[in-house]
Amino acid sequence: MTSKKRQQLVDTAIELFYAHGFHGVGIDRIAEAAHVSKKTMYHHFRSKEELILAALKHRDSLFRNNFMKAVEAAADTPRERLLAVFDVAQAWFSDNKFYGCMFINAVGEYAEPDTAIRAACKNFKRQMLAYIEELAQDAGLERPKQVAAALSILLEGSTVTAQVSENPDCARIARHAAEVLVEQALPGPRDRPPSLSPDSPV
Amino acid sequence: MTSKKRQQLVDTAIELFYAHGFHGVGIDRIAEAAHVSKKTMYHHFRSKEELILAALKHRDSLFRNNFMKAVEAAADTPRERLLAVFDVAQAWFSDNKFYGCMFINAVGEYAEPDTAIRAACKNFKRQMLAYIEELAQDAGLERPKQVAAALSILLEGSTVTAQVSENPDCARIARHAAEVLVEQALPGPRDRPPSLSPDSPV
DNA sequence: GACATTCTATACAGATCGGTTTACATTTGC
DNA sequence: GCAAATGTAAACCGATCTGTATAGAATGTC
Repeated sequence: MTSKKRQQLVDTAIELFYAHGFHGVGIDRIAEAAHVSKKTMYHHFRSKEELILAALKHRDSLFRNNFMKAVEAAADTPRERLLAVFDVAQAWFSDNKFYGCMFINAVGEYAEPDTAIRAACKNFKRQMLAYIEELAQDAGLERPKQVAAALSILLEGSTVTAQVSENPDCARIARHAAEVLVEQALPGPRDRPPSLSPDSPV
Repeated sequence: MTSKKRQQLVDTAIELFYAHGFHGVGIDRIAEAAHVSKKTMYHHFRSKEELILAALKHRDSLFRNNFMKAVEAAADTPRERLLAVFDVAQAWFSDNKFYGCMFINAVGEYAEPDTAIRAACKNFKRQMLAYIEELAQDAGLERPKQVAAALSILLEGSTVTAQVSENPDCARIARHAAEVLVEQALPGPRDRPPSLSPDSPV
C-alpha cells in the first residue's frame, strides 16, 4: 500500500513541476506545498531525481488513463475514436492549467541521452503511439502503423502549438488534417469523394 | 556596431541554454565558456533574462535564415519547397547537437503568460507559420492558410517526436502526410490519382 | 614616463539549491 | 504511565545561484 504522504508529495510534485519546470521548483517548495517535512520526504524519495521519476511515472498512467477514457466516451466506432483523439486534445488544451506535454517539457530540461528521466519520457510517447496504432488497426485502415505515426505527429504538433501560441483551436486544424489522412487510408476504391462516408465493414 | 564580446556571450548562451536548459545553466558558466568576465557581461546585459532574450532573438533570426536558405536550395518550385521543409527538418534532426526547438524548450521552462520570453517564442512561431503560409500561397493551393497551419503542426510534431524519441526519420512520416494534404488542396478536379502530378499552372 | 580607461580575476553578498542532522512533539503499544 | 517509534520544524552543511564590488593588469593617449 502506498503511503498517503507519499501520494501527496507525488501529486504536489506533478503540479509544481508541470507549471514551473523541473529546475524551477526546489525540494523545499514541494515539501511545504505538500505539508510534508523534508525529512519524511527524503524517507520516501532518496533524491530529487527519484521524486521527478515518480512524478513522471504517475503522470504517465494517470494521463493515459484519462485520455483513453475520454476518447472512448467521445465516440463509439473505432474510426470516430481515431479522430476523437483531437477533440479530447482540444479540451485538454483549453484547461487553464494546461502547460503543454509534461514529458516534452522534461526532455527540454534533461537533454542528455540514456538517463532514467529520458527513458520515462520515451516510454510515455511509445505507449501513446501504441494506443493510436491500436485505434488505427481497429478502424481497419491500410498501413495502420504509418497512419498512426502521422496522427501521433499531428497530436504532438497541436500540443506544442497550443502551448506556445496559446491557441487551443489548432486541435481543429489537426483534426481536419487527420480526417484527410484517415480517409485516404481507407481500404476499397481510392477515388471516393472527400466527405466522410458512413462506416464501411471491417 | 555590436561588440565582439557581446556576440561571444550571445553565441555561448545559445549553445549552453539549448543543450542544458535555461535554469540549468548559470551566468558564471556562460561567462567562463565565452572567455568574458562577469563584469563585462553585466555591462552588456543587465540581467540573466536580458541575456536569454538576446539569445532567443539571435537564434530566431539565425535559425529562420538558415532554414529558408536550405529550403530554397533544396527545391525550385513552390510546391516542392513546401515539402522540402520536411527534408530540411530531417537534416536538422540528424545533427548530433539537435535538442529540439529552443523556443518550445523555453516555453516549457517559462510558462507564465505575458512575459518577454514567451512573447519572443510566440513571435518565432508566428514567423515560421507566416513563411509556410507564403510557400502555400505561392504553390497555388486552395485555402493556403489552413493547409499551412496543418503543415506547421506536422513540422512541430516531427520536431518534438525527433527530440523525445530520438528518431529523425519521423520527418519522412510528416512529409508523406504533408504530400497527401497538399495533393488534396490542389485546385482543379478533385478525384485525381494519389500520385504526385507534374506542376500544374498557377 | 604619467595618467585615464578598460579589461581581467576574484572575492563578496544574500538567497536558494539539494541533502543531512538535531531537538522536540506526537502517537503508539504495552 | 511509560518507553519506543515516528512524525515534525528548524537549523545546518557545502555548493551554487544572480548580481556587485574591489584590486590589479593591460591598454591607449598624451
